[in-house]
Amino acid sequence: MTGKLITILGPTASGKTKLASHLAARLGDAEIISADSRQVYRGMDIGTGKDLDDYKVEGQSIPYHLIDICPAGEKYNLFRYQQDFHAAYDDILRRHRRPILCGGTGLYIESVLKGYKMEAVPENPALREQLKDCSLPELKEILERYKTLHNVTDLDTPKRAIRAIEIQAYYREHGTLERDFPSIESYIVGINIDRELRRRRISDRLRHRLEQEDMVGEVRRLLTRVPAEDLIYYGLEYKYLTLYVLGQLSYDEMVSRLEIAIHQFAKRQMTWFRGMERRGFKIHWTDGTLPLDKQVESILQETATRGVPFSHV
RNA sequence: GGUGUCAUAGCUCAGUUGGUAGAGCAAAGGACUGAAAAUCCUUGUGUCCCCGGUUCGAUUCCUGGUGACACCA
Repeated sequence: MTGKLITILGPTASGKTKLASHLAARLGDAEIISADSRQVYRGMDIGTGKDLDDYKVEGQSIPYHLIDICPAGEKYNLFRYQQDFHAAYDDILRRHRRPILCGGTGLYIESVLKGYKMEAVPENPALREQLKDCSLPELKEILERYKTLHNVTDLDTPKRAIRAIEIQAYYREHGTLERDFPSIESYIVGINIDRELRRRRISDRLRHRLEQEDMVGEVRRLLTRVPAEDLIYYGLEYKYLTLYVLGQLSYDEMVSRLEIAIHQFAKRQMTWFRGMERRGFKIHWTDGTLPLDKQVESILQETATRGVPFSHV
């Protein structure tokens, strides 16, 4: 079953959710599938910008998926996202409603649009035992020899390297894949925002989260049940606020370093989106400073003339 | 007011025993298939504060100026 969907992407603080839910409200029968690697966690709200009020448009509640689907501290990943996305996507189509994919995690978006081949690879205790004393460089070398299916990026810990080898070993052993998601045709809208404006929005939003929304309190609460190390790995807000709460950074240092880190993150997001274009995806950029209904209107027009609107199977 | 120290990349600073200069951070570009808000790679020309002097040659030495800081009145 290959349907068509609208995808909305953009860097952080570009107003993706608002645009998606206004579009959904106009369509009347649409549901949003989030593509955000951090909003999947329950209890991580302020730091991830999980503004659930954005899903309400003029009294209408837009259904959303893949937000708050697992506890903070758990390891969510690309493989799970693919599974979860398809469950939500199929479910929406089955109910004859229209899916809108919306988020800023480029890898997640690309993986489902392209239908990355990924299988449920079980743990391999024998292999793990065999590799457990290898150093990271050794593991990288082993992985290099295995590498067949796709590139493996810089692995920073032995644990990740072992898992990567485990996956490659599995693929080698089992040959062709039993499970394969289809690629999905999508009309992709990118929210374009001038770099300076984006930076200003990020800075203002950060200040607001700290001063008005008690983001520090949220991190303190999370620290009572999630190890600091794990929170730090979530990056950005959770990393820097944890370091601050632990006393490893002064408040001012935390704010300035976090602000820089978020700006760099937004830049990396844009790099990914440009990369997608280079890889053959057509992204229809919309001016993020225009009024929402204007943007919605032009998306509707564009998709209508292109015959895109969601031909369901 | 006097004396001293400093003045070099967007920021913090290093350096040139006189031959026009380089680190960290920032910034920009890029990569990315099982933690992706992660992880990693590439990119450094700037009136070396200003005027003058010495010198073949001054950002480097000297006079003066301006500014910052410190101490003394």
